[in-house]
Amino acid sequence: MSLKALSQRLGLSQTTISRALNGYPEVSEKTRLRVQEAARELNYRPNPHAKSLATGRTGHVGLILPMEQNLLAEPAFSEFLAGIAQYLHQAHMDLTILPVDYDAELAAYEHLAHSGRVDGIIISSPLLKDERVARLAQSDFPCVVHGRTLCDYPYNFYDIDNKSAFFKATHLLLDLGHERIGLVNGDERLTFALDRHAGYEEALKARHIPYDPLLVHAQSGMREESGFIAVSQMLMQRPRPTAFVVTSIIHALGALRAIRQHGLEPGRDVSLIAHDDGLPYLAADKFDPPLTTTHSPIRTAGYDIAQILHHEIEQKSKAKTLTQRVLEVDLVIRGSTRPRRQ
Amino acid sequence: MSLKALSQRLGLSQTTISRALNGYPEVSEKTRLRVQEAARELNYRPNPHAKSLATGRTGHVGLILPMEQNLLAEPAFSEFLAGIAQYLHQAHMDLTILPVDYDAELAAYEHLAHSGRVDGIIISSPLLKDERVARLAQSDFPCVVHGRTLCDYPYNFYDIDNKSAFFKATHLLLDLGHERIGLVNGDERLTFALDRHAGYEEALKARHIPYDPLLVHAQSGMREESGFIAVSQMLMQRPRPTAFVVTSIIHALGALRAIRQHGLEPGRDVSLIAHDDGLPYLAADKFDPPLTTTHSPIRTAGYDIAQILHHEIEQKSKAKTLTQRVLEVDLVIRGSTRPRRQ
DNA sequence: GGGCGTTTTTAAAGCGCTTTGAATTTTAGC
DNA sequence: GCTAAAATTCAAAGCGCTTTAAAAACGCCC
Repeated sequence: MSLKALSQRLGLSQTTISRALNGYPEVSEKTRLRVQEAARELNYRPNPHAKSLATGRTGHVGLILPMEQNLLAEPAFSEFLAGIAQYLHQAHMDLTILPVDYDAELAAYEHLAHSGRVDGIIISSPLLKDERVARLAQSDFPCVVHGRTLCDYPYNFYDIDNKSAFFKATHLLLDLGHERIGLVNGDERLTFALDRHAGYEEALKARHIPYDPLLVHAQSGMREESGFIAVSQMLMQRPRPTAFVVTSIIHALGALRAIRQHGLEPGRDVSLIAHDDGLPYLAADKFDPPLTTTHSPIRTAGYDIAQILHHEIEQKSKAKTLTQRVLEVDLVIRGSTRPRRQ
Repeated sequence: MSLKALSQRLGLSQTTISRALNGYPEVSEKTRLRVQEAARELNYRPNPHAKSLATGRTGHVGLILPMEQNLLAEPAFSEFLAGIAQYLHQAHMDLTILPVDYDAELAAYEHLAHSGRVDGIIISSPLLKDERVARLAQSDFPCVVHGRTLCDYPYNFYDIDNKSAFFKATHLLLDLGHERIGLVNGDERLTFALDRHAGYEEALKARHIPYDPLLVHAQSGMREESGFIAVSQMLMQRPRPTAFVVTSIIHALGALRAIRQHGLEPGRDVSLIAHDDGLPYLAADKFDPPLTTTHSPIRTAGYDIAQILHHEIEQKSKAKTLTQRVLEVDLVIRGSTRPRRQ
């Protein structure tokens, strides 16, 4: 059932049908109803390619997936995806995953934008100085970055305040009397990890506690085992660290395992704070002991970013807006943090 | 840079350019080279919508994502996705996530297929009697199901032998002398869970061990806490179960926590087998104790399914093939299973 | 060098929609 | 009842590609 067929059946021009269905005002209400009725009846669905060809719009949002990074293996990433999907669903759009080679020539990224496969792009996990982001974000193609880069040109981003989060976490531990505090961080080529590191370091500095590089492990890959190894190693030091800040709930699992394996009791002997992205299958409050966390549901981030991008797309032709949002992160205090035992 | 522009610049017809670029034989090698050269030079990229409109093909594969099911929150699902993306990447195709309402009218599903947004569809986590699958799979639209349904029409599917896997697991525990074996299963409205249940039950039957419904918990949602609760409850029974088979590595986390909280030592006092989808961030062999598992990397499933679908798409016009594959699952024996203590 | 079969190239007709600019009908004003 | 303005409707062009059917160029032979 094509427009043409429908128009013939109704004895109207294609123009009128098209307008009636797309809500243009220059169609009488009577005709519009008649057309809508018939369209439903005959199960007419406009061909999306024809539509795209004519309008240049696709109704698809693209998410760049650098294959080498294996982002989909990051548990938090699919929560992020879920948030995006959730928004797009209600906006009647689709999500297109664009697997690319991380170091494909820059032209490939630019082409991605202007190929018309998608109306807008979400960039996730940018590197510190991400030339790809630079190019894409500077072009006038709708584009939102999850996280930030170290670049100074204006671009749309959405990030949580990682620095402040880890500052707060470290600060809490210091308040509880801990002085040797281990940091189990993520891949420090990524901005979020650097920010967390900075927050940690700044909190120490504020209390004039010397920064000890031996107390910092930066792992790439969010694995239980990474947490286990990092914490195990640090627990072998003397004086022993009495508290840890770890970068994910998955790391926290490993951390707990390490702590127990050392014959220590988490909470009582060793305090622990984890960043919690809100993974539904690993609830921090259900841990034993319940975990103190810096908490920021990454699903919400996905949802919000999709929304921002959607607006950006709608605005495309109009005045260029700039959306830069940094979310404050909650510190949720539970049983895994206690005063240092003397 | 459009075909037209390119053709004018080269003094050739659009037809020739198109053919040269798409590898048709009716173009002299000399011309082809000249055209390819120019195309590269001028950075010509065919407009995908125009192409789709003309050919009816998109180079996109669709993955139906029933929103209510919240599949993306399942840790194994994103591994599955990763496998799909991996294959599609090297086949130069894109993955389009199609968020739908689970109980959208059937027409919506059919439309999805014939709308032309995608060349083929992957259906994941089908229900037992999934009318959607029935319709989609019966139509001649390229389509592969991950898992099976209880329907008797022919359709393409790819599944692991869940029944045999859980049969083996249970069998091993029986061999080790365990008789009261708990089963922590997934959502039994889904086929994979039913199959696992059947395997468990059959193994018991083969040994004439009576089936006790109190030893079976079927949870929807793959959560650490589900595993914890199920195992905790069962451990309160007397006589106490001495072994568990659980449906995921996430459940295993909860199971371990429950076992320890009961003052028991996993492996020594209580044996445990988990199904392992191969989540990279939770490696079964790194558990304490290392977990005995039924192991089948779900990423591979995604990869294979994408490949099957790809072939299906290529074959579309030709003879209809039917691909039905059921993968055998390995039983990997590690430290969490030991002979029952008297 | 004309004729014939190949090889190579081309013009033009779609694919199914949107949108411009013109034509038609309706309404309102006097 | 007539006219100008407003409200509707329409025909046709265009989006950028593929593909069919026809034309042109080429190579070979006698």
